[in-house]
Amino acid sequence: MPELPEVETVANGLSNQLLNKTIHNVDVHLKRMVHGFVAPFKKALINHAITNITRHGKYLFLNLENEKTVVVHLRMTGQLFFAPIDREKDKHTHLEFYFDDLNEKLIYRDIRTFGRFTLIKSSDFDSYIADKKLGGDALTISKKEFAGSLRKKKISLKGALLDQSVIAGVGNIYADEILHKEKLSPVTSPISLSDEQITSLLKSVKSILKKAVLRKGTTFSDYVNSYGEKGKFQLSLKVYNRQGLPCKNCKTPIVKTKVAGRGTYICPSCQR
DNA sequence: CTGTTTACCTGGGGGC
DNA sequence: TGCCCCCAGGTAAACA
Repeated sequence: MPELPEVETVANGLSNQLLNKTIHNVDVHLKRMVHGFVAPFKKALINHAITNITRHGKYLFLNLENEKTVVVHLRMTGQLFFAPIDREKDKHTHLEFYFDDLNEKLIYRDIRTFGRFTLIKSSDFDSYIADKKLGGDALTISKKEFAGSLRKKKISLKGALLDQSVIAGVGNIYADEILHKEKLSPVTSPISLSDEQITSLLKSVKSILKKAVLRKGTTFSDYVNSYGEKGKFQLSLKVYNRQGLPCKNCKTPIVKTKVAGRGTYICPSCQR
């Protein structure tokens, strides 16, 4: 499932191939993947170049020369990757983008169709982030902002890490990995954390996400980067999806529970 | 206002 | 073989 490292990997791949390339056509096979009307969406894209590509949390921003920005969210099963121009679309291929001076097309494929493409004015970036109630990006958020919003939450620590208004970019897989590294129970109350614990927690958030970016993300079923390749961080996971297997610290079998409505993996010995 | 639950979707897996 | 049910989890909307 795409979280910050997966979206970052896609953004890097797209940047490598699309900067200053002009879109010459867009096929929208499934209209509801596009927020709002398709006609103005296509009109804003066609014959315009992509000037830069950025990311905030799990959102991807394709900025165009005409002061418009395409916001992409991959949600659960979205895939954005390059393929040969003559590749035939399958039933999960919902958008296709064609570019001048590029011998491949960009495909958006999404089995569960939760993803979304939204057109905004580039100048509305800040208000878009505010509307979505996104906190600071997990790789760059300050200790002060993180601690401030975390301590307001009267929910479980895992729930707070998953709350995009507290910190943007952490999802279910990395939340479990972060809590395991910090030896914290997912049901810890955020209010009970000491200043030192929050400092250490944020350090782990950033170090685990950065490590996952270096491994080009985590693939369980659907995630691929812009080259259609799977990630490699699943090989480095310490708890997620490892129920019954020995904890890599203490050999205690990993247990699967439910916290904040999500499947949650913990070492019952390390994470008290 | 905050926090909780449900809906959105499809495919895969278990039970029978 | 196939049907039924449940589960996966990011976000938005409905609800308490």
